[in-house]
Amino acid sequence: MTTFRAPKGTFDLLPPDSATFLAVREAMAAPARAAGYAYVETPAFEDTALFERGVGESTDVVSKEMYTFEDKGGRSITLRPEGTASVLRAVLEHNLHRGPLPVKVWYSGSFYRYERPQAGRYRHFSQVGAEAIGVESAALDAELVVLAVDGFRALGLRDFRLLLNSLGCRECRPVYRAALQEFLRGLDLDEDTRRRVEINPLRVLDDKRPAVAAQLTDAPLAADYLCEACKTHHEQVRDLLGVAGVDFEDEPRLVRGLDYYTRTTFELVHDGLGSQSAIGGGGRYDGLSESIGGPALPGVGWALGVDRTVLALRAEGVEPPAGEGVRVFAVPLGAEASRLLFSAVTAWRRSGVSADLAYGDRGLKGSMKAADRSGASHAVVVGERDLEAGVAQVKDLSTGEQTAVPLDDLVAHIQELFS
RNA sequence: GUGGGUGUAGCUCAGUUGGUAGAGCACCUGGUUGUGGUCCAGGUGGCCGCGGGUUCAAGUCCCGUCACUCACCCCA
Repeated sequence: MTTFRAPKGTFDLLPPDSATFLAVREAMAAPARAAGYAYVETPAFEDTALFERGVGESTDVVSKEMYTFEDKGGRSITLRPEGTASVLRAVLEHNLHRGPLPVKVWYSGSFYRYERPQAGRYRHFSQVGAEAIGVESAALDAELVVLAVDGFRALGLRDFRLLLNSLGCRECRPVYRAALQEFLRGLDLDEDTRRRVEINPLRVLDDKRPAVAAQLTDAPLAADYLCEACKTHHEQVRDLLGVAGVDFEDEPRLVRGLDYYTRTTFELVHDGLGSQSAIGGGGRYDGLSESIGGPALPGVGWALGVDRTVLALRAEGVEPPAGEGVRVFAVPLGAEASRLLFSAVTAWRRSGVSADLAYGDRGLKGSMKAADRSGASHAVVVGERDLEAGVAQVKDLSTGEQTAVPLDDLVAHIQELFS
């Protein structure tokens, strides 16, 4: 115990759970990698204005959840609350969009939002994301959704649902927005919500408070206002998901909290997580490039929550991948044996056989206990008597069988055992 | 930012009507002078979240505060 603790809303990732975390992150990225998405990494902080303009000033993320500070050069800096704006900024900055399109990239890292902590919601959290930029094809929307679903399936996750909606484009969205606003102004709402009706009416649709939700049953829906182009695009996405064998639920009230979404929006929700049920989400953002000062450039992408996925796996009782452990455990008795086994352990490690050894003067009994707990299948014991006889004792820890192996053959003997 | 719940050993938790702390697990040591898992014995480890108040006496009662946690809001 020290006087310091991890800051509010953060957590330490410790063994053995940390092994699950690594495996989950890997499994979520694997389908995208296999689909031609290349790795990108962007800074953990950006110019504050990038998020204000990209994510949108009316969003909760920007208006109250950002870690913003001034650096020593007087610049306003913000710890990234999401990944898409950064990735698109990097693509534009380095002109990747002038190369072959679409630009398909994936990323993985930490994100930061100042929120009240809750089950599955942290101030520091981890996401894996993927983006396809530069082509306005429904096949990309569908491809990304399939990749996300496949990642979760590969982990053994079952109790999740895919919610799908289309929010329209710059042509049809304003018409819908006006109609929705008109409707919402006639409702009995609290002051905060009335303000939201004026600046971000779509968000109100998402309100889960019973008093509000009850009044929304007859609200106009985006689907009824889509222009022909959006309607066609949405139908194509739905069709391709069917082709790929991915089930989805049409959710006409699905609205996401980031302003840049157009057309396709989706969310992957898990029912065993409590209130913070989204394990992934994303959509198309055809206007984002222009809003951060770039050319007209379509894009679509998603982000999956690593921490929440770990929780979801636990909720389903899916056996998490076990920690690696080590295959051989060396037990030296005395200084000379320590020298000898240090050398042997190094050789095994260099040849790809994972190995650990007993440190300090623990005594044989304690060292064997450590060998047992290491998960190794074999222990190698060398003491005074063995040195005199020129052998090492190689013990199979599952059977208890022990054989003497000449010291000259020890390194090779173990290497062959695990080749 | 708003509300509810909970703070006692590394972990999970007991602690009677107030009398200044316990169990199980884990860890270390020994039983076995050179052999793990099972068993047995012993041991390390607590400002009872923190501060104040009531009292001869507070883990226990009162007030405050902080932390954790769940929910609202929002999202991964």
